[in-house]
Amino acid sequence: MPEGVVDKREAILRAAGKVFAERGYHATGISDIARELGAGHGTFYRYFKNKEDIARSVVSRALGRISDALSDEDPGSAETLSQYREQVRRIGRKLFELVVAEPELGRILFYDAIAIDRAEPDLAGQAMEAAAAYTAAFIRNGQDRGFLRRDLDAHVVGLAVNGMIVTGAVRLLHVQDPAGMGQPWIHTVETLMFDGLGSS
Amino acid sequence: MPEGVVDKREAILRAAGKVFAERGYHATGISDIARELGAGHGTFYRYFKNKEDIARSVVSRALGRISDALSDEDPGSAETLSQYREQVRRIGRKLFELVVAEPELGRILFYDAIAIDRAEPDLAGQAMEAAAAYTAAFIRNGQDRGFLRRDLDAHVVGLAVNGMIVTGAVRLLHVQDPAGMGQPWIHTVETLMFDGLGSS
Amino acid sequence: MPEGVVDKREAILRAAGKVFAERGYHATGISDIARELGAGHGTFYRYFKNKEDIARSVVSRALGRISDALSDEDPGSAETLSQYREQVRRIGRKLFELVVAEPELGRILFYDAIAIDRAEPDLAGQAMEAAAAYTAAFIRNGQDRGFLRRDLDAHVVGLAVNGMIVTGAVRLLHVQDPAGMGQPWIHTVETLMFDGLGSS
Amino acid sequence: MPEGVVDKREAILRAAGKVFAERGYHATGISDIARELGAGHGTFYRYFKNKEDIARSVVSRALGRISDALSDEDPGSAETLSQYREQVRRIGRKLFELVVAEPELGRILFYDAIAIDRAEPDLAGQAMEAAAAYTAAFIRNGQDRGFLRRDLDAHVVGLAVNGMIVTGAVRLLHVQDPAGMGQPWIHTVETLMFDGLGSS
DNA sequence: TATGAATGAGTCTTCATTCAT
DNA sequence: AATGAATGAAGACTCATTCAT
Repeated sequence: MPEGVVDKREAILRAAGKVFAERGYHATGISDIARELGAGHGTFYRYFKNKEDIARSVVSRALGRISDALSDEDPGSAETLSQYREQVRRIGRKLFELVVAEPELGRILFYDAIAIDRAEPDLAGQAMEAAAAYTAAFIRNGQDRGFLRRDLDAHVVGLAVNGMIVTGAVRLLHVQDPAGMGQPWIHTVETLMFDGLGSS
Repeated sequence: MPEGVVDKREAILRAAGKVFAERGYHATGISDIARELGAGHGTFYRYFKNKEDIARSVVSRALGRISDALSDEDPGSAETLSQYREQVRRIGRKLFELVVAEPELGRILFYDAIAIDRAEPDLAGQAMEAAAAYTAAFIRNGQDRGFLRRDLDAHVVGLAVNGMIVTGAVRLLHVQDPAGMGQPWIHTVETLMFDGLGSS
Repeated sequence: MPEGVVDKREAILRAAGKVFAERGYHATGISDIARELGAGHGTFYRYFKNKEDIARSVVSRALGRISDALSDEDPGSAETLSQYREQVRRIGRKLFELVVAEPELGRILFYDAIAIDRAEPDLAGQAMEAAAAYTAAFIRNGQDRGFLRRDLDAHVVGLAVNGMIVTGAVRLLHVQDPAGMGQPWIHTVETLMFDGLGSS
Repeated sequence: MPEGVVDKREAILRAAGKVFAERGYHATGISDIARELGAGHGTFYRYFKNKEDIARSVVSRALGRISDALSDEDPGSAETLSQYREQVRRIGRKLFELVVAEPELGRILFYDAIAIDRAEPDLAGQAMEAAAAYTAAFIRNGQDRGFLRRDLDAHVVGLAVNGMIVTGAVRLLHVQDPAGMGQPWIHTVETLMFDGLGSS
């Protein structure tokens, strides 16, 4: 694929992501994206099949951003409980910073991905599964190494933990002071994961 | 408000909820709801301002169903940690059974509520806040009575815990055997809340 | 079907026929028909599936007009050659008068019917076949009764004779003095059919 | 005009004719022709003004093919009725073989020529006139030489005869066994022209 | 009160044409 | 001369909403 084509596709996805995040998938017209990009709207159809194709590509791109941000984190690297705790904190901070820096990502993944046609393939559902599998790999590593309890299904734990994270990310999009939200939130998740709520 | 009017409103909301859950908010036409209800579509406009008004009412009604299911659970009733654990399990089972029995509720709250026009008031966000406040009340009760740790913000804990629950409910809508999902899921949430993942 | 619905369909077909005849199928926009009818263009889609559906219905209606004009002519009624000659003249005059009175019919059948989507069912081709079969029935009657030669395939004769008639009708749409064209044209077709071109 | 330019024009017309015949004028995109030709679609606009110009040129080229096929037939050559009969049969066979060999020609002339924008100059109508004038010249020759009846307008006869021929050619495009259609068809036209339908 | 025919604003999508390279 | 990326006018079609009955 020639360089120019990739650039144009990228530019379209960036513009589309911005507008989808602002107005939402259904409220966004092709012409809105065209205006944002400063191009004729016929141009989109040279790079994408239709509006839904653009939207799905925007979501995929956003998922890629998340995935890139965590590419350094190897699910099998932690050897002790405290190493894993540290890893959880680090991942939490990375995700947190990513969403604070680009709230668009959150809006695209948590709002628009769900609003795109409820047909297969279910982009949001698939992404949630993939994310759970990733998190589960960490849990399974801990179970294999003996520092995490074995009586829980790693995949279910993965889903539950991700559920907390996603909820935090969504909340981030609505609070007055997103940056100040990070510390308490990460601390809460970490405490729930490793200590539980019981006193002392 | 006369009795008949309430009945008709209810009937419309029931029909609309069914169709929204099946097809999604944007893919649903007023005429689809009319067909489901067996009434002319002009009728809706005697009871609701517009399509969005119907959708918001459907979501509110669904929230009411959840709230009703938990009306017996008093956030201030648990006096000990083990009483609260038992209460958490009970609430978990209730929610679980509700969504298994009426998957519509899940689809309306987790998919359609988000797809409704991204304008204020943000129905989904408000609902999440309300739910978090409710859960936080339980946490605060435990903190006040001394059986839950005090170093966490009760509201943040409420959000995190609800995040796990919502994720489970969403997953329920997609698995082959929803009924079999309950036990492991509730157990996982309970363990995370009270014991943490550490081994022994 | 209620009376009003039939009327509206009819009114749409009349308006559409007029505009199609004037501008041609492809050059005609739904909005042109709407303007002609004095109705909103959304209205069409309550009565017809799409633009092609309207056009096919317009053509069918035009075919019906032709067929109605000839409904009195029984292919089996002529008992002698001279009776058949008279019948041919009479049919010629009827068709001639119909197209002179409503040139729209000609334009719709000979231009628009062909321009509508080249997909099956091939409206124009089917109509030509049906017309040939009708004419062939007259020929066959003459062959059976012995006053027409038997060495020609009646269906082929039907097609050839209709070919002459259609060509005349098309020409009618373009000449300065359509009414004056009738006599020589009918005479020519009659002569070719019954006498041949040879002198004396 | 340089040689190369003529070649390229020819190549474009050949490709365009092929695609128009396959899909029809309106369903054919400039890019379809470009793909068929294996050239960029911007190229067309160096040789033709626009899509309609290409189409009109394609039709003219097709008319030229017909005209070439009959270039040997001199309207004034027949000196007797039987010579003219023989000439009619020969012309019939030539046209027949041409359309069987290149059905494209038929589709272009009988379908596409009509579908091109209904603006002046009316290509199809003009062609029909020219063809009628050509046929009429044969008739007039016979009338002048005394072997054809004089009470018919030669031009009208020309149109009528051509109408039969065109109808046969159109039919050729649709039948299962085009080659087998020739003999009966030519025989029918010949019989109608010279003998009439009357028995014995 | 209930209906559903009518409406037309709004939207996606196509494709002939242009023009910088 | 040849190309094909870019463009935007044009057009078909949908559907929430209105209102006369």
